[in-house]
Amino acid sequence: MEVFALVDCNNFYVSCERVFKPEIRNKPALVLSNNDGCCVARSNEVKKLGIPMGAPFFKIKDLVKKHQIQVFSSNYELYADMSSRVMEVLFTFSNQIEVYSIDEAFLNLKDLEELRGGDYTGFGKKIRERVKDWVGVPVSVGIAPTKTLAKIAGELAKKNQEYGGSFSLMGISERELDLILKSFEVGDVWGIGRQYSKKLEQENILTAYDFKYANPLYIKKTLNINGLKTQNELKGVSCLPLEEVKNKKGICTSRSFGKKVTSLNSLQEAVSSFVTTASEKLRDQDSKCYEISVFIRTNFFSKQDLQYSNIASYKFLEPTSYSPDLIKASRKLLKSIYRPGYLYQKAGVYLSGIVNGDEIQESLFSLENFDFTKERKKSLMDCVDKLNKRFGNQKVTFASNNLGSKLSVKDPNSILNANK
DNA sequence: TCTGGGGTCCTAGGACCC
DNA sequence: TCTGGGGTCCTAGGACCC
Repeated sequence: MEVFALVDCNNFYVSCERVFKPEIRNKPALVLSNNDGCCVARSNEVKKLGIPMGAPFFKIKDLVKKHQIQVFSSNYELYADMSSRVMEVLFTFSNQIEVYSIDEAFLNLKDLEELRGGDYTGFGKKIRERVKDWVGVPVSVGIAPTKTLAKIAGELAKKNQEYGGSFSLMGISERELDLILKSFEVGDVWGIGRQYSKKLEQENILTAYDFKYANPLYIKKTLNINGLKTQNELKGVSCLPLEEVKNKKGICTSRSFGKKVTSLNSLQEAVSSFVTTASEKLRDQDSKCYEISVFIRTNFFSKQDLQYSNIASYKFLEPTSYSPDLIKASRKLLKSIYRPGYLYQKAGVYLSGIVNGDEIQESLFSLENFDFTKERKKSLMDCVDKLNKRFGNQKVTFASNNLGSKLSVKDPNSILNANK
């Protein structure tokens, strides 16, 4: 039988902020998205006030003032750094780890010597304590024979304080498990979202238990093959293996602008810098891409503005990760979709057709085969990446990127104060 | 005034091939 | 009058996740 642990950081972004600001450890706090648009992380106190995930900041300002909630702009460099520290601690428990997201990881515990005795809950507590001691971030641990059940165990560990942050479904009877599944809403099961829940409710499938015993043919028809896998996982049959190495198959970098943008020039600066960031991510995983897409759009939420959105793509003959080539392509694409007279609110780039750097089919017609261009491009990018890693993001960059003008505004507190 | 930014996978349908 | 039967590949769209 398989044994999976899900380790999930509690209120991750808020917890990261709290590590360095002890004075807010017991105070309500939240973290905002880019441009301070909406709320992306909430402390338990904030959750209790009924502020939902994703709430637009301007809608909750009154609550923020009333309850003196501490508000932070997001600091993704900090969160990424804290995340890798947490993952390092997890590697001290098992070397088979799937880093599922910035604040979550699955561990395979099947072959661990120290679990022969079967004290899974105790093991989960040990993980929790070590992460708390070494990094300072609180986590919940759920342990079960499938990943889907481990997610449920993790939820229970988080919600029931008396469990001490760790809960195991290993070795419990079918009846006990079913009792738990009956109290779990179907929409809270991993892999079942809003649209599917709606459909399932019409068939009177309301809980994880209902879903577990529903007609598999219906499930397959309505939710496709993945729904069937989820159902089997609830039955204790592991269908979703641990995926240790995950290279991205698409890389997207996009932003909303703090103020509306109208000129092609400003858009071009923004898009160039997105390409720079995206191609760094690409080189970081030693990949190249065959295709680049650029998209722009106006503000969907604005009723009075004229609406426009468009996307254009370009395919390379040979895959590349060379920033100047990608920037050049992006400029052409942007030009082809840009229309004057609109107030642009967001733009982005998407790199796809991603392949490993070492399994590349070379084009018969490539001029680069005849000289040293390839090596020179590679060493130039290596050098740029190294400098940026050492001295900070985009210290060395491309002239097309926006150097002086800033398109975004920061510091949510200034917005709050401006309202007083 | 002010509404995030990433990703994954599956399926249906059309184009095209012999 | 009668108009095949396989395939593959690509794309768009829709669901999901954090």
